[in-house]
Amino acid sequence: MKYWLMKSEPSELSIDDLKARPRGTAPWDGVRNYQARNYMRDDMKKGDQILFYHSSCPEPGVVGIAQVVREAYPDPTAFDPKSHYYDPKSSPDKVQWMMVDVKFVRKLKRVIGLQELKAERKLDGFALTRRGNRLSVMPVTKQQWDTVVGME
DNA sequence: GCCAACGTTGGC
DNA sequence: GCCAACGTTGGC
Repeated sequence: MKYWLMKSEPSELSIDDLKARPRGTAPWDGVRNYQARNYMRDDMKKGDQILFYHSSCPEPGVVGIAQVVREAYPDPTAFDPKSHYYDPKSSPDKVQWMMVDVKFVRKLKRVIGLQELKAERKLDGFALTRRGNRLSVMPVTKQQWDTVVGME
C-alpha cells in the first residue's frame, strides 16, 4: 500500500464536500499535468491512503484522509467541450487524461497548516513543501505520513 | 491582485 | 534541440 497527498481547492471539492457525496466517493477529475497523471495512472492502487490537502484558500493545509477506491480510468471531462477541463487534443480513442476515484475516510481533528508542515524538521524534503512545487498529486513516504498524521 | 516558479508551446 | 513567450499554480 502506498501513500499520497492530493490537493483540492475547497471551493471546488472540500473534505466536507467529499464526505457529503454518495458513499463519500468522488472522481478526481481535471488533472492536466503529466506527472500527476502518471502517478494516478501507473502507481495508485485501490486501498492507497491519501492526505487530503486544501489549496488556494484562507487556511491551506492537510485537512483529512481519503483512500483510492477505483484505479485509473479515462477522465470524461477531457472529452466534454462544455467542461472547464476540456482538452481538444484528447478523445475517447486517444485518451490523454486519467483519474481515480477517492473515498472519504476521516477528517483530521484540526487543520495541519502549511506553515506548520514547513516548520517540521522531520518533513525536510517533503514534496509538498519543496520550493516551487505545484504538483496536485504527489507521493508520500510512510515516515512522512506518520509524521503528518502524528501532528494532528 | 501580485508575483515566483514551473510546465507547455511553438518558432527557428 | 534551444529558448522566449505564455499560461497556470498557489501562497500571500
